[in-house]
Amino acid sequence: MIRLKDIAEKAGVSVMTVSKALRDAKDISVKTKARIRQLALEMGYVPDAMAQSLRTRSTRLLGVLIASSTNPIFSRTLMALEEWGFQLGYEILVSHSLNQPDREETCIRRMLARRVDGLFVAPVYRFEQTAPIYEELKRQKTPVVILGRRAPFCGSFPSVEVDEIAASKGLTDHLIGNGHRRIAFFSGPQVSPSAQDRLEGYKRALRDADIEFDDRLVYSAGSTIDEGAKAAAQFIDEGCGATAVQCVNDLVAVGAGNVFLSQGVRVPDDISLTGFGNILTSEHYRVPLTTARQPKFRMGAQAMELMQAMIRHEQVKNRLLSAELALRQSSGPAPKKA
Amino acid sequence: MIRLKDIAEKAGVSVMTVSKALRDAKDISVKTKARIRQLALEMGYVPDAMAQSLRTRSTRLLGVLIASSTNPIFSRTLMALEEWGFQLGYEILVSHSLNQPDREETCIRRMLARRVDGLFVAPVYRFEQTAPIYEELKRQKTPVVILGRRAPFCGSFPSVEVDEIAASKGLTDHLIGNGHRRIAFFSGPQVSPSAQDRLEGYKRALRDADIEFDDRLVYSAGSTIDEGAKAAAQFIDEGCGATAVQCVNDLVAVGAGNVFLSQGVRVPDDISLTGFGNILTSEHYRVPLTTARQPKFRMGAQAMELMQAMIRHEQVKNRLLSAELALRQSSGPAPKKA
DNA sequence: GCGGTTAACGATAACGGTATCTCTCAGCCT
DNA sequence: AGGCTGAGAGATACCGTTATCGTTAACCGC
Repeated sequence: MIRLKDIAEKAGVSVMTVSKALRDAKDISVKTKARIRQLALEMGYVPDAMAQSLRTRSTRLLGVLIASSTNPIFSRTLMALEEWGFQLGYEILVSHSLNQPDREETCIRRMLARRVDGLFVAPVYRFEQTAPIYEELKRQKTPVVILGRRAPFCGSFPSVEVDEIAASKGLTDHLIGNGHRRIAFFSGPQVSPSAQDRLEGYKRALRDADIEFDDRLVYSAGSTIDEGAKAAAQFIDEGCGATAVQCVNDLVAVGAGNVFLSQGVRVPDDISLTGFGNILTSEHYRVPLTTARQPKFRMGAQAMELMQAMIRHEQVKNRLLSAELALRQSSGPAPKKA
Repeated sequence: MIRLKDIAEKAGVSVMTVSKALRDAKDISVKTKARIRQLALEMGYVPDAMAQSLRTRSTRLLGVLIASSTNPIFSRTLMALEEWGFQLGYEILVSHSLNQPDREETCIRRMLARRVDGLFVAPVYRFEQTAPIYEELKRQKTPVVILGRRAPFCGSFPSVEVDEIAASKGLTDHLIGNGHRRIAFFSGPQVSPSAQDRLEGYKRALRDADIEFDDRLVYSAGSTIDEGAKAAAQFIDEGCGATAVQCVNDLVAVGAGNVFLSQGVRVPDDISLTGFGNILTSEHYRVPLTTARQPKFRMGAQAMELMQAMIRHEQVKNRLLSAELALRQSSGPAPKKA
């Protein structure tokens, strides 16, 4: 591997001169710069980013910590972050927390050891009001941007969130507008503020429409296809008389839809079904799914903007993005009473 | 940020002693080690990975260069790589080539500047027999593992490939076994060896079944939903009499399926349809899609195995994984002749 | 009491760059 | 001629670690 020293020797100048020439410093003559650059090119010099970082105390490295890159929501956001980072000359270090708190902690610690210039975190949600690793992060000066909903333990960091209460309420409004009065909700993990927001949006829509909230219509699903399927089985079993099912996310809706269709429950003729997130699958699902679009790419862009501002030590404000609805065939008018 | 020096001062020992104590060197007494470790913990010492790398000439950083993390195939592989890397104490630097050769080059160069310990590359395919950046990589000693099909320009690197000829032939065999004789093929980019393999598998199956290959049945699609839709429109327009359509990948099949269904062409009653890759969407597509499973997770695991061997300077052999078929409802018996 | 071991720790110099200050002259003014 | 100026290059130290070798003192056997 070629070092500055090698170029310096060959050019008969000092290392410092080479360093400055390659970085286009203004106290090096145009002629010398040209000569040295030519030489560096010929010798195939590649500067050592590690050494540069060590001295300049800036790594141009950004950490991204997400639950899983197979989750379509995260993969879009990761893509956006990498894209903007690339433009700005940053590189991206990814880690997967797999939604495990201790793994998250390990990952964060490793990134701090790498001296990343900033850290994007999609937090692993916990019920606790505080989390030691986040306290530690706060003591550090490393800029942190929370991707998604903040929870108490990470409330003091800036974040980019989606107004999921509004979006979820929009979906419920849509169902109510279609004449549905008994609407079931397949809810997500208690621990996820985002899942709770979606439930909250649903409740608010009911309230606005003077429909009494009935907690027997709330089925605890989770966040996967399998969990959605289980909830649907229970739903059919109980025969609660709902004409619509609003799911906490698209995967749950897909799982539920599969069970409905296989049991001869027609969607949307017998049951209207909605998801949340608008993953690729929902558009092309057996019955294209009504859902809310997560502005994933915009989220990444906004997060990067926040990060840049933080790196420049500017004051930053949280961003709240709105999600629009994607009305598709899985939702329709409520069936006439039998 | 706490440095070794700070701990050394507080403990009244030399920096070297602290360094060795924390790394559990054998020429430091147990008592001293305990004392220093305790102190380091209290002070919240986090070693500087940059400085360590600089000195030890090992970064424990692995680069992953893929076209896009939103592509489900890549996101699974990335996940597998990160998972194994995590276990082995490596961190992952991701970049997106977006299938653009010059972007790929920039990304590779940046990773080399970071002195990654190894590089996983899903190449951007080109028709050229050589590519300067790959020549450069070869001159370097940095271990490189090719993810997926090798092309001439990257033929000298070890790789993990899927036997797509066999898998594709399997799909065609399946269609032939169902009585289809005129089978169309929606083909992918000429430049992609992998797409060409899939076409080749199709051809071989025809040959084995003594069906003459008819290039009027090969429609140039591409690799996206939109391109699949366009090909399907043309296919219907031409009325070539095929009873099955084998697509180069799942997205193309989804696009084609959408057009078929919207034009009243029933799947599989009128036309059998197959994809390739088994992305999440295909299982839950309007008509669940017959396809070939890409062993994405295994691919990541195998790639990491290769990488480890290369880092240890062992001789490595390419890995060839087989893909199994996922037979679903989009394919069925050929319709009786009208 | 002396050479020889060995356990425990330290001094020094890297690793490959860059920040910062200093030095050297040519060119110009007075 | 002497002094000043500034362009262009170099000297030095440092970023935070670790490789390598050296030092010290205790202990051992004879």
